[in-house]
Amino acid sequence: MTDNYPVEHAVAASMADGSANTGIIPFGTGSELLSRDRLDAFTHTRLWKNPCGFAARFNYLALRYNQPLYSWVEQEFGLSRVEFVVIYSLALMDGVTASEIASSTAFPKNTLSRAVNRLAKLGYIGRSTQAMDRRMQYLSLTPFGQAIYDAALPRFVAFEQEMLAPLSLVEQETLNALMAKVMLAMFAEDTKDDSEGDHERHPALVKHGA
Amino acid sequence: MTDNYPVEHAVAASMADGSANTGIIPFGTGSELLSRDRLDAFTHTRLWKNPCGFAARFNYLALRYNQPLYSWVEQEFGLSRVEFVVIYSLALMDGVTASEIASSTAFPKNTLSRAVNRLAKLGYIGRSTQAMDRRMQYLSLTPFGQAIYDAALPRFVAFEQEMLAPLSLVEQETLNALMAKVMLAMFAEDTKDDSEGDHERHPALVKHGA
DNA sequence: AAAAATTAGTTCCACAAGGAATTGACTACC
DNA sequence: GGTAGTCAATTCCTTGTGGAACTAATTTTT
Repeated sequence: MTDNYPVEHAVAASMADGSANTGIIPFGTGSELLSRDRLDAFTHTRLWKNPCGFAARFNYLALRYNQPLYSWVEQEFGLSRVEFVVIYSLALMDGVTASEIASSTAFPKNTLSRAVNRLAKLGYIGRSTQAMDRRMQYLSLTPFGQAIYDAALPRFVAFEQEMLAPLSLVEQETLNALMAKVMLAMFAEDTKDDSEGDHERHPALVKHGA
Repeated sequence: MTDNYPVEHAVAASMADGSANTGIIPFGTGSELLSRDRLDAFTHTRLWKNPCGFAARFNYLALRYNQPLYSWVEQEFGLSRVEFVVIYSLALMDGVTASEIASSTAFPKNTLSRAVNRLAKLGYIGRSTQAMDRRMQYLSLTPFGQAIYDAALPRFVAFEQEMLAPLSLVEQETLNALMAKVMLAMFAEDTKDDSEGDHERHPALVKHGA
């Protein structure tokens, strides 16, 4: 299924000699490879001939999903990615605080502080502190903020569906279930690690690394 | 399977009234929700009660994979993410050029230029131009660069396997196949769009957005 | 064959990101 | 019940990012 790509194999074969150290590259002797082909060949190698191919692939998926959507948000609403993430988060769960969004999404909290300030100044969100703990401020969407979410959401949903369209509904469910299985194991790992936690970074992150 | 999470439901239920506009949040009346529970509840909502849940989930996976690994690379080798991506790319396919990496990975080309310059200065990569087209410089790993890759790769592979460990081999294959199906459709879309291309951004990107 | 357009890489510059220290509010300890 | 430790949010400041303009090499157009 992934082998309908003769160009890349030719390239790989043509580089199987010791050209790496000499700096002499066996390209260009003939111009049989256009630059577009070279690019495709490299992308193909990155995604399919990669010892961490799985990681490369879902990175690629995430990139291909986010990049167009967030650049559209930027143009359409003048909001940065973090800023829109705040709006989106509040639409999902009203009353969440800045540091909760920070911890959950791994944006640094000062970045979030700026985003929250700007959104509040623009009138898209409101803050409210409560007597019980006056440190944290519960955020909520104003009607203006809600309107932005309402205007943006359809495109996000449509794009996701467009991406998943090549899969049948059963396949989509399978994909979701498998990803869920991976993620639930991650969560289990997280809570297990808490008993011996040392680091002081994002609670939702790190854990495995260093 | 995803419903063993009573806290989140309680939260959602307690916010089903019109508190968004008033700014009054129904928390804090009792302290039954610890902040950790709130965070987990929000993360849970983000991932499972999200109209773009699939996107949210693979974004989360990508984040959870990249963040620890690249911060380890930073500490261990003093290389930024882009810089390591260059090394990794050359290990995968020697002789690739800076702009090919840029197009394929969606890093801006000036960022890549800087990364390449630094790596060359550090002696990790070599450049070579060819008479045929003296604009582009073919990059290749030096033994030092290769050594870094060799030192880093096992951790990347191990971490990927650790992540996939909760799945059986068959499940891993299924997951890969489904993701492959999605991505191949993307590629097909890309080449199809070329016949009417207008935009001038990364050729491997955009397309769907704006 | 000269002029216009395209492409690889670099440089410039304004701005945003994020680490680290700070303030204000709360909690735990002894 | 006072002091040390923690936590949410902000501010400071350095660095890196990435858009845009630029140079040099090559291709295409007419």
